[in-house]
Amino acid sequence: MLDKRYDPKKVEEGKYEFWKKEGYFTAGDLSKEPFTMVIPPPNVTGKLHLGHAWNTTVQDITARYKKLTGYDVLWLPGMDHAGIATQAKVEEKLRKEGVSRYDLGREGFLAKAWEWKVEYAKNIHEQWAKMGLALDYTRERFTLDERLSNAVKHVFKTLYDKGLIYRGERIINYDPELRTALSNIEVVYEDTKGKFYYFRYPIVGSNEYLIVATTRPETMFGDVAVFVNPNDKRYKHLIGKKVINPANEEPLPIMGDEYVDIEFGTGAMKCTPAHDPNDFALSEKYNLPRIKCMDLDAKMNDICGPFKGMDRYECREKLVEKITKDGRTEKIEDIVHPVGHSERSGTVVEPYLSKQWFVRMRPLAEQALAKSTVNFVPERFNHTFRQWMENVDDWCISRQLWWGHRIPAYYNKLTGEVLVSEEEIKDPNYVQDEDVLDTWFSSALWPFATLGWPEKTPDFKRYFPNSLLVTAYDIIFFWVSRMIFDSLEFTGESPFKDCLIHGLIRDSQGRKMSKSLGNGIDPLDVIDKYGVDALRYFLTTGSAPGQDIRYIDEKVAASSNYLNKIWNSARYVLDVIGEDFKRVTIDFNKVKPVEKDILSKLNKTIKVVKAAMEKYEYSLASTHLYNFVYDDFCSSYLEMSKVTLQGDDEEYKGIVKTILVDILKNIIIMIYPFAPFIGEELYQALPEHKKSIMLETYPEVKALKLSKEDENDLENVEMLYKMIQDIRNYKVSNKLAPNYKLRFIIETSNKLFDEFSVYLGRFSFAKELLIASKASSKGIKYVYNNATLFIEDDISDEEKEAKKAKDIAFLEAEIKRGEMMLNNPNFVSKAPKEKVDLERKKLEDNKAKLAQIK
RNA sequence: GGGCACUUAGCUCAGUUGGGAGAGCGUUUCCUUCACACGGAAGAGGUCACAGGUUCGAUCCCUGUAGCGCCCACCA
Repeated sequence: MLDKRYDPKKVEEGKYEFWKKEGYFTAGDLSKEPFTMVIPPPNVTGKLHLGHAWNTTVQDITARYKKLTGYDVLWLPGMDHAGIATQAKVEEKLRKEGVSRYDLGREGFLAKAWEWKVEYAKNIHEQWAKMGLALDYTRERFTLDERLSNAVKHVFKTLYDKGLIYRGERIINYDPELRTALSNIEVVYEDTKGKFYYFRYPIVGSNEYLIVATTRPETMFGDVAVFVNPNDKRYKHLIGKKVINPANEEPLPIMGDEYVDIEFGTGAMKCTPAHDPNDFALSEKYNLPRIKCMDLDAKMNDICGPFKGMDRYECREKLVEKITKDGRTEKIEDIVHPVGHSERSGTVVEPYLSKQWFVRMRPLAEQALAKSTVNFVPERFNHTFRQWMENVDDWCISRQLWWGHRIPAYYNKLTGEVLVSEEEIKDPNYVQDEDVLDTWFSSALWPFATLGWPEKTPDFKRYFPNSLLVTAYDIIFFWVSRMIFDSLEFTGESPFKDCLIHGLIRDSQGRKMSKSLGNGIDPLDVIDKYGVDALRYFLTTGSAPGQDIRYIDEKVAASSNYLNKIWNSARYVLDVIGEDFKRVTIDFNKVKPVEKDILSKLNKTIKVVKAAMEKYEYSLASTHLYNFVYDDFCSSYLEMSKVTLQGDDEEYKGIVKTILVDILKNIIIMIYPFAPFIGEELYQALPEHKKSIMLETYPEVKALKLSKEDENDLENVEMLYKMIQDIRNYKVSNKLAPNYKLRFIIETSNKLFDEFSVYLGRFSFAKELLIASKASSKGIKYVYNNATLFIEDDISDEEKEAKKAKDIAFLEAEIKRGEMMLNNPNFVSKAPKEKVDLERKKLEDNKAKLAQIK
């Protein structure tokens, strides 16, 4: 006997260990078709949040569903070393201990980082277990594994040899706090309050000034020219002359280029090639020098005179003071403008001239655009992907960090010759590049490198390309697109068939969850409160694909209540069938109408649920199942079945019991991918079961051929339910207790009512229930298709008239609607025949009903 | 500047081949009857943002408008 209340903690106990121990998560059944997913590897930086919970639940539902529908499912787990993020965390920890990474040196620091990794990997494993994820741990990978490392080197070398990786001096985004270069997408632009400084640049050989505006005065030490638009009548004559840089009194040429926007600022722009990408482009065009005025820690360098050694912001302040004192400040405006911040450290990114490694994106992007067969779900994200690919810049992949894949490039100390090699070069004349690769360089190989590529391993041959990748939309640029172009370049195939995109999880007010707001929710707290199944159900239902969701505590509670409903319906069914349950054969054509009805509804439910599951429409699938569980099963059929079970038809009881168990089993299996713990628990409680629900097969849609009589029976069952509802409604609206005994008369020639009267008797608490082929009664009248119900009580004429008027009005409106449609020749000729027939029947029925009422 | 979503019951949201709109929570009335009071029964509550168009028929398709949000983009 099950407990009265579903207790998640008790239900969850031991199940994950059981599944794991039995090897149910391990792929390799060669008799089946493979279905592969790789987990988006979480960063080994900390705890998993609700976003991870959502992402992994979607995958777990898929894995469990696919397994039950006959696939050899491989869901490969792993984690990401997350170069910048992890290094920043480890450094922060060291800082608290009063140590810097430079104190430890590269080797020492890496040892600390690995310690960190081991600790956090343990956390992550525990959380995966809590979530119940069906991961194949025998194939777990880490992005910094040696195997992955070999793939990384191979890719680097190959791209280098093809000229698709190059080393060059360009303006990159520099994070002065973490002291590393960043790629373009690691820069987040935020509208930031700043100032627009207008300075007077004295024109050489004249008493006039040229007013130049800038937001970053500290970069003036790196200025090499002032540009104006040659079409600008105000300044045209100045081109070729010189101005004095108010920061350092150096002369600067005034040059003309149409790049300059006449309308913006003063129409005169300072040019700082070493600190601005656009200015860098101008320097290429006009062969201008590139002067750096900052060091790698964003402090002013040697050329800045008295400002040397100052932080960039301190310098800005002091320099403005100086220029103002010199009488060369025209004005200072407050402005709000987009400023790039480091995604990881939050620091303002400094565009900085630096020698870095880049991936030449154009050829890879074009190939990806031409050959990708990835099917995005929802489809619109394909557009997002393509658009980014069409506009992508070269990818800066070198990072001045230690935690990561070291760049396999070696420099000859004497000649400076560059050697890129997969094998370590031990020649003392060569030194390896100090930098490591962007984390995403290795994550991009995840779908195939985890399977053993570049070796042609059995796993690679069998499980690649992957079937599905599940991720949030914010990661399309970082990861999805890069997997696609690398996969096409190196395997010749798209990395996965489908790419399911979900949204982000927000707090109850729709705000992003963040540390600074303190509005983050720990999945473990939710699990503790409501159970993991309730959390999983909440995360994957009630939302549309690709949309964000809000975390709402009450909704998780509601999910838990739903699971409790299933639990209790199971409790009832198991109780009622008894210990000695014996299955009997069910012949659909021989069961009573209410059984026919529920079996037919179950079949329809399996059909729509399955169709939705196949399309990864988990929210829709759960809705269909929910409606079946609540309305069709619990509220309707379960109650009906009590009539038989409490009666004395022993033979038919056996049929009803078998049907109840079958329905229950189907419900359990369909809810199981969403709620695997309660699914397994209830499954184990069934009278007939395998060792685990994981060995079950998903319900099949039966080919029920409904005869005309069957259809008729189903229609009559609907009427029965409606009649019960009408009677209950009558009682409530007349303030009668539900068990108040009334007298009912049903006028009908419908033979089924001999059977239905039993049900009606039970649910209406009839004082007396008469079935007659012809009745005359003064009771209140409810008209159905081939029956009329009279409820007799001390019913006033007023009441009866009111009800009659209401019914007549309703029917007349319906008839009018039907007639309008059917009198429209276009409707009759153009609408589908079934629809027209349906409307005809409705109209006839309504007319008959109206005649009955009047 | 370009792109993408969203606007449906008081609140949070579903609604997939266009054919009288649903759920959860809240709310009203009633019910501790033998699965479940973390429950049950019966209700109330919606010109599906607005304006056009296509169609026999539009919450759904098309165009435009408004509001809100996200992503991308070098305006110093």
